Amino acid sequence: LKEIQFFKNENDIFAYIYKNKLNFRKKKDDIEQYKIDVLKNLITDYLAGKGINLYEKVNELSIDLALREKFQTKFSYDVIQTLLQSNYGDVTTYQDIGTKIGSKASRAVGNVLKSNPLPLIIPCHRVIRKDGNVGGFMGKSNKEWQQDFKTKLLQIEGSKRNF
DNA sequence: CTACGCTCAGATA
DNA sequence: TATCTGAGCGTAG
Repeated sequence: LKEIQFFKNENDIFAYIYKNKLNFRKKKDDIEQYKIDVLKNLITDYLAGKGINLYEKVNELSIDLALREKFQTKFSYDVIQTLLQSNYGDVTTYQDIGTKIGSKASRAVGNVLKSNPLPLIIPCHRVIRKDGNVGGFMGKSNKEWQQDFKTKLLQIEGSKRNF
């Protein structure tokens, strides 16, 4: 699985398809297609608040995330591994993640998460600022929309804090 | 080497 | 409380 993307509206979807020259006609074998269909349903269920642990499910489906290729430095790989150990509904902070891997670089942790190509599966929405603000999500443009999205994800998971 | 960021803690009003 | 400021440090270029 290469990446998961979210868009603000249809125009953004078309722009993305055009920009990356995506081709949906590429033929997939039955197993691949089956996994995609299942994952699609899982994500739908997840967004409906059914308590799905997506990372766990992806492993069960033997979908290869190629994390070593996506996160090549030790620091970024450690950040992701730490994050993947968090449970559904957990909330942690950038500083916590840093501390766990022996670094004070809370801001650098955010930099790694910014480039997360697998939101939802790699639950970067569970990482917020220590002062209680949600912090950023998926890059800097469309900031309000993305922060709203992050907040909604936390609400979907039923996080204990108020957002 | 430089610039930048999904940060943090401390200071100030 | 709200805003500002410098420290901090891994990454991309």
